[in-house]
Amino acid sequence: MKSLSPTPKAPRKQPSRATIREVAALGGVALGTASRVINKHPNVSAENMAKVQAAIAKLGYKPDTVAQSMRNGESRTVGILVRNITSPVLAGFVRGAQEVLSDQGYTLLLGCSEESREREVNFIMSAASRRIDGLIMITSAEDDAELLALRKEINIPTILFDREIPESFDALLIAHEQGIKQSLEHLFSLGHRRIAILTGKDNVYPARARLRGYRAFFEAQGLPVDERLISTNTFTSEGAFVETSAILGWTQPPTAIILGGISMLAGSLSAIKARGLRIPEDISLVASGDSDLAMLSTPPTSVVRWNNTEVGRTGAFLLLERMKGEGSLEPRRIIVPTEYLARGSSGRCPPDR
Amino acid sequence: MKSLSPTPKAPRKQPSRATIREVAALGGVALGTASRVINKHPNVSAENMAKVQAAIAKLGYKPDTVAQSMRNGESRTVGILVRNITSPVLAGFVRGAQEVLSDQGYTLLLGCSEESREREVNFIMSAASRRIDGLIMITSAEDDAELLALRKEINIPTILFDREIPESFDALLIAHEQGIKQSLEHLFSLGHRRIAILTGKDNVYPARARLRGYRAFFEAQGLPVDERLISTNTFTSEGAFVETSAILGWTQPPTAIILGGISMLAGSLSAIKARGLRIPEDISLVASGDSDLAMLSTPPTSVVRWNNTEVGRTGAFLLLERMKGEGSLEPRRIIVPTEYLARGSSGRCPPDR
DNA sequence: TTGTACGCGTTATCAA
DNA sequence: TTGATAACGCGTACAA
Repeated sequence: MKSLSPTPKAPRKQPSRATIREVAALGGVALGTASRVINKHPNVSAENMAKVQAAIAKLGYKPDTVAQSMRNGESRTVGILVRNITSPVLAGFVRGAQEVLSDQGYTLLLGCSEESREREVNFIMSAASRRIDGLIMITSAEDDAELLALRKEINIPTILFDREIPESFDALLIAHEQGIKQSLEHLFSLGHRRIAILTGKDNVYPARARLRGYRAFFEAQGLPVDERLISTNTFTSEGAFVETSAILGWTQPPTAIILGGISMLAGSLSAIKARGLRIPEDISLVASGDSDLAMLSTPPTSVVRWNNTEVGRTGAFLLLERMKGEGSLEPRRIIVPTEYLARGSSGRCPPDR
Repeated sequence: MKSLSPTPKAPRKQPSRATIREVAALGGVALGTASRVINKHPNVSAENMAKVQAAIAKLGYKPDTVAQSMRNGESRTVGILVRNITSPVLAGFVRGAQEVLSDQGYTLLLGCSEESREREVNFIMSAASRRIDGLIMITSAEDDAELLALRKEINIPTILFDREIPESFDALLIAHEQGIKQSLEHLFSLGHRRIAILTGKDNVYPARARLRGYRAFFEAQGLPVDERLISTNTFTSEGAFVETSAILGWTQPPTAIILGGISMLAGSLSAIKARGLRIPEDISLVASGDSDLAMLSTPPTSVVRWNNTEVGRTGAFLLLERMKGEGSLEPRRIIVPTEYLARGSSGRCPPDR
């Protein structure tokens, strides 16, 4: 009996969701009527409305987003491209954006560039071919011609986060310049004058803004800037370790360090620890972006901070406006203010230095 | 002259990507031929192949993933559902998964449940209606009937991360039971006997596994378990603050605390700090999951750890196999070993306690 | 080897 | 108010 093969090679596909056609058939109405009920068009008789709704309930019908995209050109999907989802700051940003966008019925397509242009380009292309309705991104560079050309080509509403590409995109920018000024004011008031700043390459806004703030502050004080105290090599934790180690090895090191990058604190703290120095007695420290580590380090680390999740939400709202075609056609530039929070890591400058 | 209106209400849509039809037309071949070239079917003459490729290059043609999904049923998209992208552990996991999946041409649809069942259900439904090819998820509960029914209904290859729903899904589990044993062995060797464990509700695997490990260890030692030392109220940082504060207020508090949740360290450290206690002199501490904070706290915090990014990669590979229909049909259960790393936060138990 | 035609699930248009 | 039908872009079976 075993060769009867009672299962005639069942296609073993998923039970294929119900289609609008089946709904119409079960409801005994035409396709178009079912569609009208689903999309809440006004001109449907109460009777047919009820029949269709019953059929929908019975079949568990859910519209197929893919087919809707096919028809409308929209996908109710938004791409979000970040450097590294592992950074609490970026994760908080994604979280905020996700929160408001999902409440509006959008789903997020996530891309992590890990600093790779290739990954960035790939993500944007595959997102575009999935017909995303909007894009939020933190590019690894602002001067990448290929990326810009690509963006022009796909022509999708886009919000830049902490990046500025003039005359081109809406941008949501953290007031890093202000943050640096706030940090410097406090450090100056504590007597510090030799203050190093560690940040990344100036082909992105955050580095530029911080440098601008740094130079402007010294200029306002009528003091020359010691260029050796400015490092624009890295935003990473590993980089911060290297840079901090190097600086601390100088014969006359700075008395304070400002970290101009959201992932740098761990590396810098490690370097200071490795050298056996005390904070703030031997060196004062200010970080960019608040974190558990900053709050709970010993001593707690002074920070320039802002609300990441809130920024993510704001970015999402900006994008929603753009997608609806609301608001001015001009690219907008929203600046998010920073708060400087003095904690134990910024102390009085030792008198002998 | 102003009423001439030279712009006749331009549709102002995106420049509408080139279609395969345009490629065929420009190449002077039929639609099918263009398709065959694109999909590398063998039977195409060299001449036509060249013509089509030229046309593709000239038009910058890229296949429309939505239309492909429509046709194939596949979307080359994978859903990933986590509780909170802000947790470094979960973010690391997402990062690893994203890395291998994007290398395989898949794009990630990200959902954050924030512990809300509604968000979970919404995400799974909208992802399904986007025809995701696979799903990786960390559900907020394992005993949620609605979620299970939904999963059955959509019937998509699924990998559970750190969750186990017997007879149902592939699961990738961290060996928390082992981790707790490793922690207890070390604490015992330091003389601790009154050891509290703080973890979440036991309707998810990590809590259950940790409790199992805890009880098994005491049983193996022939010691009774003091039930008061077991708390299964929360996985969160805020919760850890509350629980730790409560415990430390006891007349005879435990001499060590094991944190059974990846986000709990910050809250617990805050509570200990707020009480003015020293680690490890007054209380020893072991955390779950490594982090910058654990490494750089003072003293550094002992942890049970594992490689999040690697786990994410493994999950992605498991899913890829499932999506290809490879491997056994049985649900698989992969256990990822943990490592116990003793750092300064676990010290010798004071003799008078 | 190449070309044609169909259908995937929707929505919108048009005629009834 | 309702029903039939075209179209979105693609891949493929089938015919040539």
